[in-house]
Amino acid sequence: MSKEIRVRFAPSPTGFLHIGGARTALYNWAYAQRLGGTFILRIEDTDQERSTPENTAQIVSSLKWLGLTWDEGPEMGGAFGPYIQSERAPLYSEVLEQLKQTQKVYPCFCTPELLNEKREIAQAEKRYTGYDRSCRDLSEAEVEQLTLAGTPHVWRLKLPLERESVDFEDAVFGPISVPMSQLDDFIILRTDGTPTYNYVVCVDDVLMQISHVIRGDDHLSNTPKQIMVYEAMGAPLPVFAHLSMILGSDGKRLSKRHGATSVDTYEQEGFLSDALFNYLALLGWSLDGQTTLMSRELITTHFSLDRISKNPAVFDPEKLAWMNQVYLKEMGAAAFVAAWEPYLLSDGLATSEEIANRQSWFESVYPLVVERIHTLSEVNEKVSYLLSGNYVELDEKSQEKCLQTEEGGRVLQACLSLLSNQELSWNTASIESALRTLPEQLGLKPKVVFQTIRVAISGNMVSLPLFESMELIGKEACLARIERVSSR
RNA sequence: GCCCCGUUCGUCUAGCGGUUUAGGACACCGCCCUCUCAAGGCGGAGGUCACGGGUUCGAAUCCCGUACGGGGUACCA
Repeated sequence: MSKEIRVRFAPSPTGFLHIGGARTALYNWAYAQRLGGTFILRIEDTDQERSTPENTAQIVSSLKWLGLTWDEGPEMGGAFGPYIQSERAPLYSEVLEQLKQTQKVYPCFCTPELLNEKREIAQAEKRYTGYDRSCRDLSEAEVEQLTLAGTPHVWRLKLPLERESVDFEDAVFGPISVPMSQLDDFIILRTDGTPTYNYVVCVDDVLMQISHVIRGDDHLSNTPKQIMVYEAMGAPLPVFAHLSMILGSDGKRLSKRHGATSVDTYEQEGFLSDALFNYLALLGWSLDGQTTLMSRELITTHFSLDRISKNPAVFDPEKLAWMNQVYLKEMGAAAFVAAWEPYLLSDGLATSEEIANRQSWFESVYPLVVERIHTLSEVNEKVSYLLSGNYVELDEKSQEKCLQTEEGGRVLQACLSLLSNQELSWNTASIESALRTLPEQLGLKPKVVFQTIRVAISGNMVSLPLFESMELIGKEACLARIERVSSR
């Protein structure tokens, strides 16, 4: 009988969804998909200072954009709610009561000042700096007296002293062993009555019956402590799988100075969900060491914890950009125009109505531009000259080099008379065959001829393919553009 | 300080003792194509598998140590 697979992603809503968090969520999601398990979203908002509902909404929206949908979570609910930590306080107290009854915890009346003092001494003497358990053996009478006197106190977990070490098998890192001498009776309830992280995360995972804890490796070192909580609760251990960090190009933790770190920024910059998904899946996991382009389908049918890498991975924006272009080239014209539309609107290059009315025109831009861009946000600057009517802004350097020359003038004149021909049907093939006669006619190299026309049409020495551009711009506008520059 | 973890081309990785002259992808270089830029095709360079010891007939692969990096060691999460 295989146990039910239940995994969770538990972000703190202290900011947008980070690339690292997205990958953690993705691995959890993929694992659940693969095994037909349940994926749970839990919001860890116990840090009331920095947590905001706006951030939660933002994280939710980024997860959805990436296609990482959950089966249980805030709003939608589920059988193990609530799914927002700040609403779970009664559960933490309930579990604590049980731990008190089973004598797994004890109150500690040491002041923070005293604790600090002891720690400093231990440090100076190079001894273990953990709590010395001085309150562990207080008699019932002493406890009662201190409590009645209203002495502030915390609650600590009573670790089994007879034990030698805490051992567990991490699904990614393999066997991990930490000597018991390195663990202390850590605090699970603060003086102010709030529970600590290492305690609540366990309570949540136990009560939500999480079978696999897949999370960042910054939690690896705390896992032994958490195992102590599981054991105190008499709960079975989940499988732990820790994921190493994602780093910036300098080998330091990925941060703002490495560029965009939040999923929502990538969305805005015009990365495709499928591309980011593919890239993130590959950042620390591999199918076979050969395959780099993988559909969600492929990933979810093959994802496994044992192929996750232990090494921290450097995030490479260039590879992501390459991958995004691959996906752009695969998406097709109609999907492209739909994805491009928001950018057209925000730059005021077109209205929704124009796009709808000239759908096929916009779609025919797709094959021209797609192999020259890596993100959707780069499209407009490449195509704006196609949408500027009779006028085109001229790049100074291009103008100087291609238009303000003796050859340039001749090319433009010849071109103008050729294109003015009423017989010429205005399409790429006809325009091309007509203009192809020019180099020989003028005794100039093709490159010189076409670069001149290109600058007249597009305003720049670099543009989308010339003849296709001319067809899309239209005869009238093209003639107007050439006339304008040749009459200078 | 102490504890835990990691270390294969610049980067992501394959590799689980012999099939490896260490494979693939991005980036890089060259050639072809070509109206520019791209895209594409073909080819190339790039790794003494962090270092030092072992174990073994044989090690990137197993063991020990060192160095470097990361994490933990909080009444942070």
